[in-house]
Amino acid sequence: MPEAHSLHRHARDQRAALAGQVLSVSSPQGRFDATPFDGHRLVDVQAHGKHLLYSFEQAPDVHVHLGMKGIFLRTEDLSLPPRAGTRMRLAGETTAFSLIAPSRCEALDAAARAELLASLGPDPLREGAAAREEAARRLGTARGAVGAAVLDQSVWAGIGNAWRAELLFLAGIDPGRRVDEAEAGRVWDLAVELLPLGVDAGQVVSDPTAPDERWVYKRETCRRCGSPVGTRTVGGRTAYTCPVDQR
DNA sequence: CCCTCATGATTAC
DNA sequence: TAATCCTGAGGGG
Repeated sequence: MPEAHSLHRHARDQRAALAGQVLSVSSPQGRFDATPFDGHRLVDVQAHGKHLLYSFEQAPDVHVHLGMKGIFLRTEDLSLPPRAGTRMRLAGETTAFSLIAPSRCEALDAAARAELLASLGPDPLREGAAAREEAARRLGTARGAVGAAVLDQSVWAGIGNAWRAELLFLAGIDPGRRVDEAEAGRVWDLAVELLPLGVDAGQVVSDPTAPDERWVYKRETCRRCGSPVGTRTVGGRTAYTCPVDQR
């Protein structure tokens, strides 16, 4: 489930399990050069939108992006051999994480790190309410459909297709139209409220009283009014909308 | 067993 | 807009 809440949760888990420790870093698959990091101390793991950045002592950063297919497997049994397709394995004193099928896993020097961060818009899980004005300006002035703009990581960092569907539903906004800055600010407020719940729950939470439910995402009918949920492509992804509750 | 699709993003056309 | 990456889940046969 690689939207922002998942990446922030991975960062939190891995920081708790590994930060401050000297790690054994390897690439059983062989497609990642682990030698600059093996035997180095992990200083921190941070999520920026959907990107993970690992900082090490005396080494560059590691940049991981899960794409749509990437997963982490966790084990407390350090003697367990990692599966052959593991791109990167991070092993600490008691815990190891195996990274499978990421879209990116690479060393990042300081300049590349700065370039990556500069390319990202505000992240509701990092800047939160403090970035409301900037977030509203970016989304409210974006050209084209709001449903495409909100997935653009240079506008807001971290929103994916599931959050798009649920946040725009809750805001009563059809993804195919534009929004002004006032509406954009209200969508940001919803993101700032709900994404942290998603970090804790490990899934998209769009109704705190029913964390396993969705309003429209991948549903046949609207959970609020029962209307048939419409699907169409917006911004290159399937958008799920209620024709009654979103205008 | 085979096929399709997916919570993503880049690249090429 | 389409192909690509090339895993995993789910459905049909």
